[in-house]
Amino acid sequence: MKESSKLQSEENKVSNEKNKKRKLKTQSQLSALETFYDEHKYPTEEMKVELAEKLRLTEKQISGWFCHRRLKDKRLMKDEAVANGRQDRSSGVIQDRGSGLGQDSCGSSKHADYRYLDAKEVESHDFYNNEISVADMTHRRMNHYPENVSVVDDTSSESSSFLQERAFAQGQDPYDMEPSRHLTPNGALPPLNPKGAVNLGYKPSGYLKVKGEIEHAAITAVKKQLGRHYEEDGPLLGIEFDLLPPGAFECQTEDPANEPFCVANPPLLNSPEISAAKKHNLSSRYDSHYTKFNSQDLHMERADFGSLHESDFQDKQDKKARQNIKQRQPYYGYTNHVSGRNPFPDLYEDSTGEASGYNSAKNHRMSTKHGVEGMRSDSASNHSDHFEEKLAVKTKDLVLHGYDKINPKRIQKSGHVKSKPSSSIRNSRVPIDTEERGLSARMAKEEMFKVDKKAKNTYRDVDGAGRLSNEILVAKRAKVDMLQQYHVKPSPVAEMEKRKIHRSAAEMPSSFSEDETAETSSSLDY
DNA sequence: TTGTGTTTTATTGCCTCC
DNA sequence: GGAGGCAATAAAACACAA
Repeated sequence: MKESSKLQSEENKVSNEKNKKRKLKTQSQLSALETFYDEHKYPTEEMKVELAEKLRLTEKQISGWFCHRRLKDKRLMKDEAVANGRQDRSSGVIQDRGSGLGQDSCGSSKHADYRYLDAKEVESHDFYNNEISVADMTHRRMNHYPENVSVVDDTSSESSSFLQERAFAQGQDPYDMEPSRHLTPNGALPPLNPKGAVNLGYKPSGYLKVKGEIEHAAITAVKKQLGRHYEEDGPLLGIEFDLLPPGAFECQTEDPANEPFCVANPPLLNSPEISAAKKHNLSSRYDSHYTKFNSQDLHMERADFGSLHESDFQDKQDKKARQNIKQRQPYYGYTNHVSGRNPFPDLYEDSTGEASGYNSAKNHRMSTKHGVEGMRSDSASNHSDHFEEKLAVKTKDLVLHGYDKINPKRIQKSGHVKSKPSSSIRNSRVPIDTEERGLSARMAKEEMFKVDKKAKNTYRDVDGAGRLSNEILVAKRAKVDMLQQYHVKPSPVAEMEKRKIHRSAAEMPSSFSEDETAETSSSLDY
């Protein structure tokens, strides 16, 4: 009897232990973690401790969470890369452009090469393979960072929008830089980063090699036609052409349904490089996304955002949205946090925050698992400036001051983190204009180039490596400003670019359109 | 309501770097 | 050898369709 009761209590104990076994993190914790993760992909021990304290978790949990989070990122991007790889084979467009660096994981299984870059750079490598990521991230950034950049990006942290940063840095390569590199006088490919041993002399192999030779010929032909106009500091391509009436290129067809690309048209897609190169992919990928989210869900979200966590309406909509998202979720999920929204929603509000954050378990899932919501909120978040401002302040205080402020010391201590090639790579590459290439706004480009240069000069080596990220920061800020500008005022330049394409298609036999054709036809060949 | 699939969390072992 | 990270695995929590 005694034995049995003892046993029972032990069982209860065990069951209690079992109940404890796996505890879901609260919405607020997740938000904070996500935000922090966005800023510090590899937090130092102190950061972990602090975060653990703030979130009332154990350091172990924090470490584990970050570890899993990274794995998740990796996995998602891998999946995405695989998916895109398939698309590339069918569309035959992008891959070789990105192949300058990214082919390994896709073409051959030279995993070892990653090691030379950095084990942690695998993700960024994935970006190379992941052509959608570049534009996607760009678009995401444009859509979701405008208000938040000043906050989230204001951190001179290790990763400061780690993925985005690299994504953009890399984004330039597949679409613009590589062709330019083709034009390098001596024919050698300049290193993309100082570390760049891996990159140096890299050459596509197999499918990409053959394909690259064909397509690069076409691309190079176009480049040659464009001549210096295509160069970084060259004049605007578009200035050659007469301006068309406003809206002339807003949509080629009256029927948006038949022109998903146009409907879905994110600002960046005005970029000829990308639009030409990615049309297939983007149209297939974005149309569903943008047609669904930019229109209907966007409105929904606007409505939702103000009342973050209540209303049956939202609940229903969330469910609906969740279903819509489901197929896309794997990719977007990991950047939900990127929005830079309040990292510690309840931590610094009050306990109700937790309640509100966790108000609905559904919402919890919604906002974490299907991060799209949050992101899209940001894309439409001009309507919630106050809210964003409040969050910004808090985020700034916590993420920036709470951690980054102490970073130099800590980073110093955790040399491991600092010494990561990812930093050097990023630092070395970011200053080169990155996403502005995607913008194809030459005017903006020039301006931003100046800003970047200035930023470089101003912030370089102020404080060692820890401060290098400031360089990124400033450059990013400048870029973001431009992005904002670009985003808000869509597009005289973009239209010019578009016109350029169309005009090219009409007037020049070997032009972007031909390039496209070449790509398309080449895609048929493989 | 239940079965199934997905996501998240926790654990463990291995590897690399210092 | 220790620390940190990655990958594999198991299990809990959750979502969703039948």
